Amino acid sequence: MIPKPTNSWIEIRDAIHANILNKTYAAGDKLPRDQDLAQMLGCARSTVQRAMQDLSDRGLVERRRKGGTRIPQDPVTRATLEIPIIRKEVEQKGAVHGYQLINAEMLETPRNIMAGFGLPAPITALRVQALHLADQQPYLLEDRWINIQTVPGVTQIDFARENANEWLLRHKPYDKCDMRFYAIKAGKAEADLLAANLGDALFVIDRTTWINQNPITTVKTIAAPGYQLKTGS
Amino acid sequence: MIPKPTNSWIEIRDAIHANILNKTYAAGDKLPRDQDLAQMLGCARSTVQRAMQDLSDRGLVERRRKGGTRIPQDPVTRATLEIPIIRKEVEQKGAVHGYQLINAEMLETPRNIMAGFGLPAPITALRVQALHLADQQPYLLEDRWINIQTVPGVTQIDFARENANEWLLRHKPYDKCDMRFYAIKAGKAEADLLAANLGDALFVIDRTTWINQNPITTVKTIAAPGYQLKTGS
DNA sequence: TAGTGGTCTAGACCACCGG
DNA sequence: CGGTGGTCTAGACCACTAT
Repeated sequence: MIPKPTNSWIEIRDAIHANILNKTYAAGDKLPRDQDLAQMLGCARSTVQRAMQDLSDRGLVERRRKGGTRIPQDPVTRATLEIPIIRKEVEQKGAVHGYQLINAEMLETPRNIMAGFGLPAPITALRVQALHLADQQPYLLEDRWINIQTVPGVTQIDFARENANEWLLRHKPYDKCDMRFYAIKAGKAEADLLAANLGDALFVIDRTTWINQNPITTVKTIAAPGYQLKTGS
Repeated sequence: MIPKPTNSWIEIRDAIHANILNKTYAAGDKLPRDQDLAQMLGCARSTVQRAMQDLSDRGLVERRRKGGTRIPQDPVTRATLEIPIIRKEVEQKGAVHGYQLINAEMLETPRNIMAGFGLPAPITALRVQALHLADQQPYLLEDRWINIQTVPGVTQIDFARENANEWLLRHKPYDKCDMRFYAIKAGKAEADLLAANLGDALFVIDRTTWINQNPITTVKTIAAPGYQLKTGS
């Protein structure tokens, strides 16, 4: 009688992972079929499948029907970023969140916004500029364009009182989100609003969200000097 | 809801997702038990489980034993970044990758590197500084510290010929990786090496990798002006 | 076309945790 | 304690794709 070890998919995953780390399975190698691995490890095939799903999600193995499971030649580092509501981010640092509306008006979308939205011609959209504070200090500058065709009710909202970041996330869920990260030099406007010096290097996040292929909003968030974005794992 | 003819977990997931998007299930709401959902949708419980696993991974629902499945009050945006080998990144842009070693020497770790490695006292480590090129133009500046206790063989490598980024990823797999992203002003050294102007805003990625709790390497990569990091989804 | 991973099912038991 | 999600199993069929 074979002693039955506890076979959780995590143990199976770690066993396979260990064999990758110690080069038993090296880059380019093909692993045994799931069925054979299951027999070797004394578990069901679906347990191997569950373990492989995790390894595959992390980019540690590549799986193909008929092609089998292989160790990729060039490992890709995958990092998951969790970007909370700005108020929560501030509060998590133990600070008090504040919010100031700078400007809100209807405007024709300039070319770069049209491009982000994937529009062929300009439309009239709601532009909302606002400042987020942490303990009274400038924290994040938000320059947002909202598509009033996708979010018709938005024109009734008083963004002097309601935080646009939060209102949209709560009332307008999205099913697609593009993000990009880069650095800019602080111009006069950013320097004034963020209490930074002219020419300071600022961290920027551009984000565009969509629902059913329709653009909802595109926002450029410029962080005050010293801001760092970190991975959760 | 009438039982559907084909029940893939993706359809089940999308059905539930649709109910979240159209507010049938709103923030704070509790969803039916998996078993009930399975009966309502005419599939097995494990199919609902698979769908929920995906929704949970994306942060669209929160699941707790006994507590049931709920829609989180404050949605968190999750983004997955895929960071390939630098050479591949350059080649994917259709450019030719180049590499130049700037400096490699054994040094005592300064305080900030000790902190990144979680070391109480300084150690002697290998510092490698190198420049990556795209079509002969400066692309990325790499300032790396390698723990020679974790990677003993590394002292034999000629990093004038071997690219440190690639050599480590190929020969020293890791099981933990911390990353942070921020912006800096180009000093004289960075400006010279990256063909940037003094004071330009530069995008920086700090990365530290570990194996079995032992630090392998910590690297600061400074990108040339104009660099943007984008999400895959 | 045949081999391999992906999925679905039904049932059972376990682990966590709210009441 | 009991209810709920998490997992494991065994078997079947499907979908993709390498050969």
